[in-house]
Amino acid sequence: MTIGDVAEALGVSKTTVSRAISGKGRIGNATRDKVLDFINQHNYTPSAIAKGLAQSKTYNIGWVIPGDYNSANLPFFQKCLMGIAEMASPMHYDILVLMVSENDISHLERAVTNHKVDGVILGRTLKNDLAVEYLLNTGLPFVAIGTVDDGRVVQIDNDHRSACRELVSLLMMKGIRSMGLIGGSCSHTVTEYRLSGYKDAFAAAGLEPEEENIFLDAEPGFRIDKAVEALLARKVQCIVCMDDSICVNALNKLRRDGAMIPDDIKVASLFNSPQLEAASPAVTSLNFDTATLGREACRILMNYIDGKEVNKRTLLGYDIAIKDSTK
Amino acid sequence: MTIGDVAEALGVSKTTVSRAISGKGRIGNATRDKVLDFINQHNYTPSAIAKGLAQSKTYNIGWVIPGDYNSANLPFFQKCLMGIAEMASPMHYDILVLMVSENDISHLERAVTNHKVDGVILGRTLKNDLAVEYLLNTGLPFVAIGTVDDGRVVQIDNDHRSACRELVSLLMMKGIRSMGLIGGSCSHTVTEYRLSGYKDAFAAAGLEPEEENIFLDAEPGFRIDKAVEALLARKVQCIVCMDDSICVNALNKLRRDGAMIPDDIKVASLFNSPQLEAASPAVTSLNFDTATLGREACRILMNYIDGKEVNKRTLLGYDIAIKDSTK
DNA sequence: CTGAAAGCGCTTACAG
DNA sequence: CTGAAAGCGCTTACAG
Repeated sequence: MTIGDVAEALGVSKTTVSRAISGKGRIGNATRDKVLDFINQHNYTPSAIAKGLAQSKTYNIGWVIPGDYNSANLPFFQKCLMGIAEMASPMHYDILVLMVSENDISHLERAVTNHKVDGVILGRTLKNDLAVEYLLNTGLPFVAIGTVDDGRVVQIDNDHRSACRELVSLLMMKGIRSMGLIGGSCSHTVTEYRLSGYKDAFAAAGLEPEEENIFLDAEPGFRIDKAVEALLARKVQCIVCMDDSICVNALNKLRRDGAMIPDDIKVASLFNSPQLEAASPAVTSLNFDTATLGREACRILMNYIDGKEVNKRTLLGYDIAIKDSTK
Repeated sequence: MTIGDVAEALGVSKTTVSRAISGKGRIGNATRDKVLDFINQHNYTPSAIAKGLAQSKTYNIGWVIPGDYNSANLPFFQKCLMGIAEMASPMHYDILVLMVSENDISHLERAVTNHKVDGVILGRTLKNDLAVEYLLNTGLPFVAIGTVDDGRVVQIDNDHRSACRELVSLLMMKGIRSMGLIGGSCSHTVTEYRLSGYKDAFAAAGLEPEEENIFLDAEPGFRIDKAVEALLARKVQCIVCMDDSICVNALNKLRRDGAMIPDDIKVASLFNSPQLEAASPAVTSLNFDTATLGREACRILMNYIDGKEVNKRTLLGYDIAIKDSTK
């Protein structure tokens, strides 16, 4: 059934039917109700695609995430997506998943050039981000989840730097001085901000972090194991992991090596996850409300698409959950 | 730039440009090359949405997953999605994520009635599945990942029943007789098949499983903890968990209770995940190739959409990884 | 308050 | 081998 069928059945014009549905333009109450009743009874729903063509809109937003299994599988992206969906659905937007890698954004490019999305949300940001660069060129509305050192990009992030500084400072107040840090890829901007926060805390205490205690680009598996071994050998009092995935990895390794937490060594994570809470002992970590992050990112994008003025930069909070792993 | 601009610039008709791009219809080689060269140089890309309207197609497929965080976050869905994307991309299809719950499929309904998808892949199947019922009524092509007791639905699944039977039989050959089983929601069809496999193994050994050792509908957290406690009290030799999420939960609980694996009690999982492999000790589990499952589901859907004949039922294999947790 | 008509950017019989 | 024209199912100035 098309809008034409409805118009014909009711003896009105397509224009009128369109107005009744969209609520735009002047239309008599009686006429509107007649149309609305009819389409409800015959449960007619307009074709989003035809509507899209007429309005040059798609009612889709692109959700860009890393396409490698280790990253895509992070709870972070799932939870973020749920927040986005929660915001997008009532606005009648759907979500197109676009998987990219650090050096291949063809999937994103195709969706954009084929006019399949009205806007894009970037799930994370990189140091030299092809996606950011590309989207900036197209002029398509997009918001980056993460921090980008470019005033032109609309971005939203949790305040990772302050959060890390605060957690590390807290650990220091417990008397911890030698603190290992295991972090992810240096090409991710968040890695940089977390590292800065860690250093900020040392600076605030008038101390200098030891470079030998810092392990970055620590991929899951072998490299994390090596980092843990090294830190164990250096007899650090605590290991701080940049995210939950690294932390789970480190916990497994510590367990295999027979290190007892928190007696032999303490552990903390700069990102939360249900798993870390359920671990035994539960792991001290920074907590971020990822669903809200997604929701807000989406809200901003919707406004952006609608041509409203949006804040270039939004910074969301955090809190710290002290658990037994740092007792 | 539109197809009209290209036509004008080249002094040919829109028809000709369309044919050069689509490869359909007769067209001279010289003309085709001229058009193709031009659009490459000016990197013109046709609007998928206009194309869609003309062809009554969207080049989108719907990917239906549970919308609650615990389920959506399962590595299974992520990996499946990666397989789907791998197959869909080269066919120029994009993926629309549709989150539903057991009693609310409105998101799916909207995408379908608004004509935003050409077909749908169901990420899992339930006992009385609203989505299956709904899609059957619409007549839209869809394939269910999972097992549905309805000859009309195109479905694909791993052979969970045989796999479970084989793993349990293997454990029995190691002399294990008292075997706990902790499983997920009874509304999921896979729970039923796994249970059947477990019972098959007992039957094959001429034994009867003890009902007191079977805990179903064990949600993460409290209920799994309770099940583990009960099984510990019953002094079973082994706990079999229906999936990786349950297993991680159970491992945490066992650890908290000071039970040593495999000496005090053995543990096995009916679904694999990297975490279970990295655990210490590594956990014996059934291994399924989830990416292939997604890829094949997508391949079938593409054929279905194209009007080709497709198998109603596809059954994929599995293998068994014996690790230290059952030594 | 309502409608005829043009337009969104493609595809595809049909005719030549 | 190529093109004019109708059509996909909507929206939206413009006119009344």
